Parts: sequence; structure tokens; C-alpha cells
Amino acid sequence: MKKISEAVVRRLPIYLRFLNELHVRNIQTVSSRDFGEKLGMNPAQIRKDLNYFGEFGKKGIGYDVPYLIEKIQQILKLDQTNHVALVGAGNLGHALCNYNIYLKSNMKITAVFDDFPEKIGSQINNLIVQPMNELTETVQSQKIRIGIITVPAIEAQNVADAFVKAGIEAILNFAPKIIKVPPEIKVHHADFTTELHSLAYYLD
Amino acid sequence: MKKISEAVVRRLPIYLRFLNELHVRNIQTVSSRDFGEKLGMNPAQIRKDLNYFGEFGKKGIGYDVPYLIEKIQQILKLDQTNHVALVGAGNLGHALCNYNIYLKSNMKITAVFDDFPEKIGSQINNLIVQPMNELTETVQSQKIRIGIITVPAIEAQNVADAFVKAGIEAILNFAPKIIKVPPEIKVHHADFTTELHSLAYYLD
DNA sequence: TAGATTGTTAATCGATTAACAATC
DNA sequence: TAGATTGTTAATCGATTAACAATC
Repeated sequence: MKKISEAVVRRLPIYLRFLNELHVRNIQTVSSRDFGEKLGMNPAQIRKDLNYFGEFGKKGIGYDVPYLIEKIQQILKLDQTNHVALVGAGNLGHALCNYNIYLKSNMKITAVFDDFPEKIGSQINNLIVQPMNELTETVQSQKIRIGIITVPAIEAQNVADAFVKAGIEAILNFAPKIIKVPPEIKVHHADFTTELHSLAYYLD
Repeated sequence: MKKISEAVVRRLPIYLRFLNELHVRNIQTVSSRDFGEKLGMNPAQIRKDLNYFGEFGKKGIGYDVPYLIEKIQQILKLDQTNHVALVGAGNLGHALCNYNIYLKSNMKITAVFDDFPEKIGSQINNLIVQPMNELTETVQSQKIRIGIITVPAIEAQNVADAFVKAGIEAILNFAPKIIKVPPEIKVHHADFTTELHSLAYYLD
């Protein structure tokens, strides 16, 4: 298979979300033109993106919504339940845990860790906050493959190292700090402070 | 001035954060090579990015850290205090309000809104949650120019519309929904569900 | 001076968009 | 059949990187 660029992969979840909205509204078919209009994207881009993975459309007709949902879910590996570990039981960690419902059942935070003595043993929803020294064992026994970092910047690299050692394959880092990991581990940064700072540039 | 691409603007806060780290460690000068190594970027890119805004370096020497911090802060308009309004006093909204300390004093959430009756009047740090019908007046009286959306997806567009009507210039949207605003308003999406979904693609 | 590093042009690389034959 | 829309190539656009003269 050709190498798929990260830009393409990042658009797939947006397509999926849009398709789910159509599905809820019982819309059976969608064209790349509809698609582009609603998402503010170029129709050719949407056709090209989807075509990296197969011929999902019908000429003259468009794309079948339920079929395309199924296909994108397969591509993104969202047709299986993905277990997620979160480190950092602060405000942001709490907020993300409570978001579980929004993530549907295919992404689930199943373990939470923190090394603050006051946090360990406390409960978030139905999860009990565990100490960091239990990370590797839990990751392996629960088949967790994705890790979320919601600790302060100064701790982020340590947590990333612990994730790597535990065998995590992908990391979503909310700490305002670039973390370094081996090339086979995928990292996304979700740092809202840099987002906010770059927004300020556009103020008049 | 030439048009600066968004990619460049998004890197400036990362440069700024790195420079602040150097400053704390009393490092006076930095070269684009050091820079690139620490941030995992190409040195030429860093020189080119900075050079869009002026000649901040010295040939043979590098960049003076405090001077470059000052310059980037000016470019990003972070040399003034920017007032921010947040709509959606849920878990995520709370978390972001408590993050204020991390944002230094140049970005400050100064008003919080929600339309849930149980939330109105409740307190987050030293802020009292206000009803949405007070948005425009507060935005104008407090000279708020940036808005944060932390409501459910279904409410996101309504809040965006209200922000636009109130005269907000830039929006950071955490809701998993693309919002549409007039072209003169700048929007960044900080949607962790799409981040997480695209990460799953890279699982083996 | 010699070594280092910027500023900046030119070359490369990659991503987006336009266009259209194929075909439902 | 006529109209619509995909799949896909070619053209365009934009961003990154290499290279090096200028100069501290």
C-alpha cells in the first residue's frame, strides 16, 4: 500500500463524524460535493482521500453512507474497542474521563494513573486511580495500546518514557511540552496553550 | 508585509515556549541548530520563520534569547493581556479555567457563561457563571476578544454565532463539530476526539 | 583571521485543486 | 439516453529543505 500522509489520516475522523450525522438523519447517499460544502473542503480532496483506501463510491451516484461509515471505521481501526490509559488525574484528566460517552464504545479510557499520594485510590467514574508503578502490568493485562498524558509539562517526558516502556503504541499529549519517543510510537500533541497563543496573532 | 502562512504562526508559540525554558536556565544565546535539535525541526525552517518578521539574529553568533522572546511576544500580541470568554461550564470548561496559571498573565479567562439554570450563578475560581444573554454586554465592557467553546457539539454553532454577534475576533472550539463563522473571524479547532480517532489508524 | 551562523535564494518535496474520461 | 458524479491524472500551489554568500 502507498504511504498515506498524516494530513489524510487526520481528515478521516472528520469525514466519519459527518457521515454519522447523515446516518442519524436517515440520509442514504452523499456526494463529494455535498461533503465538501458542509465541511468547507474541496470535493476533489475528499474523493482523493477516500480513494487511497479503495473505490467506495459509485459513479453518477455518490457514496452510500452506511457502507462508507463501515469502511472508514475499519481504516481507522475503530471497528474494535480500543483501550486507553490516562496519566494525570487533575482537572483535565477528569474532564477527559467524563468524555468517554462522547467517544462511543470504540475508544474507552480503562485505567487512570497518578503519582500524587492524595490522588491514588480515589475514584473517577468507575475507575480507581492507580500509582505509576502499576502502569506496565495494567497496560499489558488490559491490552491498552493508546496513552493520554494530562500531567504538567515538567512530568510529560517521564510519563511518555513510562508509556513506551509499558508497550503503548500511540500517545496523545496534552502537556505543553514536546515529548520525544522512538519513531515507531505515534504522538499527537493536543496543546491548547499553543493554540490559544497562535490565535492571538490574528487579533487586529 | 507578506502574507504569513498559518503553519508559521502555529510554530511561533512553540519557539516562544522553548526560549522561555532557555531563559529560566539563564542561557543567553541560541543558534538555529540548537533550536532545531531540541524541537525536532529543521534549522533552516526556524531561521526562515523568524525572518518573516525581521532580522533578529546575529551572523556567526545566533539569537539573543531575551530579545527574541520579546520580539515573538510582540508578534503574537502576547505583550498585552488578552481577555478570554469561555462558554460551557462543564468539566472541560472547569479544567481550562484552572489552567489560567499556566497561561501566564497575558491570556486570562475573565468571564464564563452557560445556559443551564443549575450552572448560572455558580462559582469557578473567582468567576461567577453568567447566563448567555449577558454575553455581548460583558464581552464589550471587559474588552474580550477571544472566545472558547466547551459546550456539546450540538450547541457549538449557536455559541459561535453568539460570539460573532458579540464582536469576538477569534475562537478556540473544543466541541467535536466544525463551526462556520465569517471569514474575518479566526477559528482553531481543538477537538481531542478526532485526534484520538486518527491515532488509532497507526496501531499495528 | 578562522570558525560559526545568519539571511535568503534556489531546489525539492508534498499537498491541493482542476479537469475530464469512465460509467452509473 | 442525459445528467450526475466518481476515480484519477495533470497542473498548480505552497511549504520545507539545501546551499551558500555575507558577516559577526
